[in-house]
Amino acid sequence: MARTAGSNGTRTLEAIRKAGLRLIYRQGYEAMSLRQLASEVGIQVGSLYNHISTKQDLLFDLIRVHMEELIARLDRALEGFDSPADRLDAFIRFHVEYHIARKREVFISYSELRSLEPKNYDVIVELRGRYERRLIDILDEGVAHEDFTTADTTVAAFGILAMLTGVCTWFKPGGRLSKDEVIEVYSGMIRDGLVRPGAGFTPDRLLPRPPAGAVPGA
Amino acid sequence: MARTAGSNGTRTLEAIRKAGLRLIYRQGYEAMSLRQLASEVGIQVGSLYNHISTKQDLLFDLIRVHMEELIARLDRALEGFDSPADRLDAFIRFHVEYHIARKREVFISYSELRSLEPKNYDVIVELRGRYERRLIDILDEGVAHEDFTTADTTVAAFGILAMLTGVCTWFKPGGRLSKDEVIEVYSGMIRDGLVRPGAGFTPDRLLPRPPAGAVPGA
Amino acid sequence: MARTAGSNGTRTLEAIRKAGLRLIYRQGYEAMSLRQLASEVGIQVGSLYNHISTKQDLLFDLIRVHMEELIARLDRALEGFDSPADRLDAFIRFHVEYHIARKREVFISYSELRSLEPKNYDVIVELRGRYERRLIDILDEGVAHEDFTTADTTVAAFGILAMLTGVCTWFKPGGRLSKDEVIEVYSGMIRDGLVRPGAGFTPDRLLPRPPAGAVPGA
Amino acid sequence: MARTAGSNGTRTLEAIRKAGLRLIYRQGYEAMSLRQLASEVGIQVGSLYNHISTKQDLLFDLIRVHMEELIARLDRALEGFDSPADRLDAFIRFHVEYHIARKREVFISYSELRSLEPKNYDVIVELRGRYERRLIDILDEGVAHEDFTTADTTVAAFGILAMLTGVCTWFKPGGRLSKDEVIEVYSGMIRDGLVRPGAGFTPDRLLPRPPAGAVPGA
DNA sequence: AATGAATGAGTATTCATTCAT
DNA sequence: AATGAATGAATACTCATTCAT
Repeated sequence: MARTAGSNGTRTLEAIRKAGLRLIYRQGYEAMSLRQLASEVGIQVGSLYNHISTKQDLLFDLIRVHMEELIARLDRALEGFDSPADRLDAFIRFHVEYHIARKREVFISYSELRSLEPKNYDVIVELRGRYERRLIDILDEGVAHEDFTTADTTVAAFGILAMLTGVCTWFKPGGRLSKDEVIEVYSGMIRDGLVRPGAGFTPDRLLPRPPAGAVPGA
Repeated sequence: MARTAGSNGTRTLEAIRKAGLRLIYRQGYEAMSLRQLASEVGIQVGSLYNHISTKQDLLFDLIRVHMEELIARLDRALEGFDSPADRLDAFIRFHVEYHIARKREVFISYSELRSLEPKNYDVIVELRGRYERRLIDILDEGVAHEDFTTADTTVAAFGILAMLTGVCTWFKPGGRLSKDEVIEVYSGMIRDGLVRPGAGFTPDRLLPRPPAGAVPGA
Repeated sequence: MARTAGSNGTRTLEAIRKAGLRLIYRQGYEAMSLRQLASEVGIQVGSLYNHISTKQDLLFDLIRVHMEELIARLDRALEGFDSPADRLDAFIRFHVEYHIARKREVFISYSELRSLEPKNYDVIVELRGRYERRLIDILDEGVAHEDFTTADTTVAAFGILAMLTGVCTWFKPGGRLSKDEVIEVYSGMIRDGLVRPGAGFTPDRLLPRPPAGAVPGA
Repeated sequence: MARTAGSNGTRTLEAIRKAGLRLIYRQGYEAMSLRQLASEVGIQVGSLYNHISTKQDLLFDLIRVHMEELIARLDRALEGFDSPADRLDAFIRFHVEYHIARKREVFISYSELRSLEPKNYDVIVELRGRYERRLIDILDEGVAHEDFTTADTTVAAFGILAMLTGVCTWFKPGGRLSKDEVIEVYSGMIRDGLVRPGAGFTPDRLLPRPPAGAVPGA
């Protein structure tokens, strides 16, 4: 007899994915044991294998599904915004909101990359590249329209992504700043930088250099 | 009596730390076995314990020494710079250079925080806070002098740190961009943002919002 | 659902307990390795942990079950005997027979007390006290009835227990004396002592004392 | 230069023996590590081997020296007592006093017999037999003189030894009974038994038997 | 006589995975 | 779909002993 959706089996798998996500987030993939996972789900360790094929596959699945959804939802979030500036703003808002809402998926997608077997690693890195590409394209377009200015859109994109992604390591809902305020701070920085127009740096000044010995081996 | 400096013992410990750093960086703390470590060093597993007390202690020691040196060298790197703008620039340069030069120490200091036992974790987080404080202070000073403008210096500092630290995950010496060029791109972004003066965003516009359903649970 | 009684699991546990008892008796708890235990049982070392939780727990379980059975069976053995003299005799007979029949459990219950973790140690000592109490009560009753005479029933009880328990260290079935003969010798000694009535000691003589230096530090 | 007696070396060996005795008494031979021993003595583990040849040898030495001294002192303690009754009394007093004064040596001499290698084991068992022989001889003499009455002097001797030796497991100086009171209780029991003359047992009665099932396998 | 470093075999315990029931 | 038991390899760590210094 065919199982109806929401059958025990489907529900158990969902419970495994959920508990697995939580445990990997909290302890790391290597440090999570399947015994622990099974006990969180409330089944015996052998029963896990009715739902997953290996521990590695569970990790891969969690990350892959997350990456695919990330991309799909980004595309939806960018719909209807045409100018590079608006698209950048939409990207920033989406990225931050998504990374706050799904902080665990996001975190393990970064931190457990090295726990992926080479074949799986490659798949995820390709997906990540696709996501990054969306931002780089926005920046390239902006530079082409002379809306943005940067010496290197790829490096700039990496910088923006790192900055925004960092949010999910420290943001606490109900904390000092609301989500929207955080987005506002970051949007402002990315758009206009820190320096008040007219103040601060002279455009062509030499960059200050650290004294000898500050940086090891430098 | 005391062994001469550079005795076998000292050299062995150094070899253990070096190999440990490499292995933890490559595979993660949990995934590195002491068998592996010993074999890399060229001694028996039991001999490790003449030099370290536990695996956890090796990790803690690697991170702690790194954090202390990071702070000490930052202070040296900031010496002689007085204006907030110069100090920010010096910070950016130092941070990037140090994070490129010591990418492995840096990486494990972030990624293996969760592998630290609570007591050790607290020590490192306190040190990290001290380092972050240096940057927040610079931003606060800059805002006080009306050189910088941001709604929240702490959030801005976290953003800057995340952006700069990201460098060590992708920078390859001899790659498309030199270290100095990367620093230049990041300094530019942090100072002036991406948007060309006059172009782009209207100051008071409403931020664009993603369509319903783009962000899960939002 | 539940495995049938006598399933593989139950049988394996029994085999573990039996082999564990034999090995601890022969070599001591510390000297018995789980490798050895597993190999005696005919399973892999890891499989032990499907049946016991730790090595310590196996020891504790063996001793605790023994002590509980010892007490329960003593109570059955004393049933129907009312006079202190008969009860003492019944105690002696029971103790010797049980200690011969279960010499291994008895031995490890004494010799491995110090291998028990404090919490487990306390449990066993409490049980042991309950058993000793049975004998002290008999002696107290006997003294109250003026059947027995001793300056201290607790010390006398300890003396009797030590004497009887010693049997299991040297008694060999099929040896020079039968079990019943041993019981007869000990019953006689405990009842009437060694000295022939009329012979030997004068009641009020001074006890002889060892010459100075015989006992160290005395 | 020849070492004077009481040189550092001799003193260190004494410290090792003393600490070893204490540790083996407290934890057992198997459970005592040479690292622990060295640390108690205040030297490095390697240095132990300037004084002892192996861990086993330390144990053997502690037990052997104790046994030899036990016998020598017993002989001194029996000097001057001629009648079996006086010799028995002198034996009891000596044994109890010595076992209280040297409880640690006594204890490990029993409990660590099984940790001795066969060759060493044989030596100690031979010495023990020599000590036991002293008591058996006293009893035999007493029976020959018709001062004592027992069905088996060897079994009686084992019983007496077990009873007296038990003292060192529970006697605490300063406790409820003084050493002399304990000796008095035991001497009384061994001489005259528990039963008041005239009371209690009828000489020829059948011994009571436990109900079926009280003793396992009996 | 003492040290510090090494060895190699050992410890209890945990692991992911398999499989008959 | 779940269980309980098994496997075999791995884990961090400890051990008694050796030895050049």
